[in-house]
Amino acid sequence: MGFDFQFYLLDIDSDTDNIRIFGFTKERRRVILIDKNFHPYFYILPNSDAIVLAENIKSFSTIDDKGNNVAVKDVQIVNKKIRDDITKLVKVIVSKPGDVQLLRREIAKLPGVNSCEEYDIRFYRRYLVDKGIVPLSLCKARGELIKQEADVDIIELEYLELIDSEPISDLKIIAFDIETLCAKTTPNPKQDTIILASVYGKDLRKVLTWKRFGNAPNYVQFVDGELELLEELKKTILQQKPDVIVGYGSDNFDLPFLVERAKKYGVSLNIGFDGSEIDINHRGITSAKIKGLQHLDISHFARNILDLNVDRFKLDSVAQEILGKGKLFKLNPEKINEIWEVALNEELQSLAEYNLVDSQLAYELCLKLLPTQLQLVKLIGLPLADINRMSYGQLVEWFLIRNSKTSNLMIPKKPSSSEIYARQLNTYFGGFVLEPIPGFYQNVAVFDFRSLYPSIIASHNVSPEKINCECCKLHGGMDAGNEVFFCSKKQGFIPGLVQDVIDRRNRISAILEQTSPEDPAFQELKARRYALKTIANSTYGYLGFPGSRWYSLESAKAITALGRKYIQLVIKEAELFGFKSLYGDTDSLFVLVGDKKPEDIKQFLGIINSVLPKPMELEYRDFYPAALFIETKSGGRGAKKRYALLTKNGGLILKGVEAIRGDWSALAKKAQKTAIELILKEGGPQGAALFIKELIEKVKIRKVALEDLSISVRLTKATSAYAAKSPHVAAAELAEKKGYSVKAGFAVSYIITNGTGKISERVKLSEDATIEDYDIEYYVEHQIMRAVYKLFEMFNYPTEKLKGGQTTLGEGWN
DNA sequence: GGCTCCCGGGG
DNA sequence: GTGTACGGGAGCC
Repeated sequence: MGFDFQFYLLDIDSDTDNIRIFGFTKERRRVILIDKNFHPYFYILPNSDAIVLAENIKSFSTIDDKGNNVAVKDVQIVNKKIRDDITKLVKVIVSKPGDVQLLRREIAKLPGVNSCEEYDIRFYRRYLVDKGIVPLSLCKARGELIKQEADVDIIELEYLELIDSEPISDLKIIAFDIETLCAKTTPNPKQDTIILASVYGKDLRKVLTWKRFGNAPNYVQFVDGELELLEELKKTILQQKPDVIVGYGSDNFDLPFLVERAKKYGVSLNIGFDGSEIDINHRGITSAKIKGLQHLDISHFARNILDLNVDRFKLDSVAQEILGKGKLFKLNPEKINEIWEVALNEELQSLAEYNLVDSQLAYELCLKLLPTQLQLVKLIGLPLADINRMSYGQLVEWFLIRNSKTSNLMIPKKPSSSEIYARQLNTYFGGFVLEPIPGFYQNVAVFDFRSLYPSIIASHNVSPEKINCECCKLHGGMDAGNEVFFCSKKQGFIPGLVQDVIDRRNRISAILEQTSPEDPAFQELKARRYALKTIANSTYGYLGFPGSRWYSLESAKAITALGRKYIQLVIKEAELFGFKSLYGDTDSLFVLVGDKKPEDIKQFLGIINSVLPKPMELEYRDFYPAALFIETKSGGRGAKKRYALLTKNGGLILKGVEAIRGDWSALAKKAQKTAIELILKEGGPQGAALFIKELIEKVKIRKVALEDLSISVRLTKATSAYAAKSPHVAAAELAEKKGYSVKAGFAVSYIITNGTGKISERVKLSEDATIEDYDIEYYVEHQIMRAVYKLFEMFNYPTEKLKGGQTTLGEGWN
């Protein structure tokens, strides 16, 4: 007879036979729970009598490639919903997770078998779904203590139940980072050495290093060599007993590197709960697991889920974007070697600090992102480390899998690679775009649909199993065009879930409106809303994603078709109401306000929303005093997704304008941005023209900052691999001659110098250039003018005048 | 144009 | 191991 206890599940896996749960009690005692009563299974869809087939399968056994007998453990007849039909299935229960693939392949050959189902669900995930357990949420359990160790109780589980679905947020987190020496190429653990390692936590700052230097800060701990560094790092982690270990790029770099170096010295990095080694998984996505706790490589979540305005997902830029601060300083890999060799006190000191700050950034990123990740854990029910590495599609997929249990729905299989390939050939239309007439406009209102695609899914019952149902054939379902309709009698699986997510999100929004940002609940509520939004907004994409289990081309097509229908309806109604439509894209419409009053706008929304099916809703997004729609490069037409807006409080919104990105000099970017801003604020080109004229004057008399002239480009390959010698390649060759290790990814910064001949023959590295070097004509013509001429052409302003006014055109312009 | 190959992050 | 990422950009023909 066991004892009752409560605990939080942190990690879960299976050994060859059983599920193992790693967690901690309310008193923070670590526990390992072994569940011997949960067996792997899959389903057989019969094409004849299920009872006869079940009897047949029950006695089935085969021999594996090691000569062992592998038998079916038990069978059951169960009813499950396949698409929309209750179907009799044979549930085949087997002894070990490893038996599933062999038995399903062999049983598939038996007569009377139509297909095998649900054999492609990882065992520990199956367990969580079937038991309804949510990681990090309080569970009650009963079990028998089978072994008590200093750090952990090992319990054989008899009973398990979730009692609170709110994940615990009080987790012990430590971040870590290593620095290594490296020869010319990327660091290689076979030859390169770890010289520093840092850990950072709530009350923890430590840098381990094996070259002594004076005036070391108190967080520095000297060790005798790399071996001792590894041992000390291991000791620190074991002492700290973290729930979460976080790094940046640690799946691919830090942990594999540590493991490889430890192997060289014969050191065992057995820091798992159960004394197991770090497990570097090279199948699929490389991930490093530390058994019993959660290793997070926060770069995955930054890349996959967060919508960040960065061009590369480096720790520095991601931290800058999320935390508003970056690395301590920019450090070339070559410099690390140099610092280590020369070994000046001051430089070693700053290297140690650099190393600590990297850990600190990973730690703070984790703290900042954890509330959202925990809400996704709650919603989807998979371990934190899994959620951290998932893409949108996987989040939706597992949200659906978790919820298929309550609907007794059979989980569709993952498509085969040939199926994925076939699906990829299908293309379909996306959102509707109303092209803008290029030009300057004043008093612009923007309407947009609140969650257009999720609200279409919910309102039109868009679900694969509800397409062209028998029950609505005569009396009409929800028409989606293309001879497709969706059932109007019974809510589908996906619309039901999406409607629920929308409702919950709306409720949280309402609460948030009443909550002050200083309220401790505020961030928590925002995280909840963000998690719900992420799932809702990804569902449309998931239905059209070729790798999806619930792939439905017809559903995806219907969603965009309905989206086009509704935005076009809004455009038509807006015109009827007396608005002039300027620009629309998928779910938004820009209109001229004209003589319309706020109450007219309200009335218009009322008219539209009274005809929209719930939960579809058009909202008044914002008002802009001025807007500029920019011409396409070829001219004549308004470019899609390229415009500038002036906000009520004088702010500037730039969308798709080329100078805000790409390989332009800061000079050109500033010129374009300021010109746009002046045009928007003044309603005409005069001020902007004056500004550009003055800027060009400054360029001509060399009164500009050298760094504004630098053009930075990142190499995509070695210089020798480029066929054409473009300026950045020429610049990279100069860097190579200076002894830089120039390879793919190298960022080269150069200016264009005086002289004649090709541009590529006139490059100079920014670091070698002086203010006398740059070519005035190039920076005026190819940087400033190229960035701004379209803006002036829109007003028929003679662009020649900007450069000194040697023109007779454009009388009246000054 | 397609099709294939390679890369990301890390030092 | 209830398996074999993924999406985009550049190079190649």
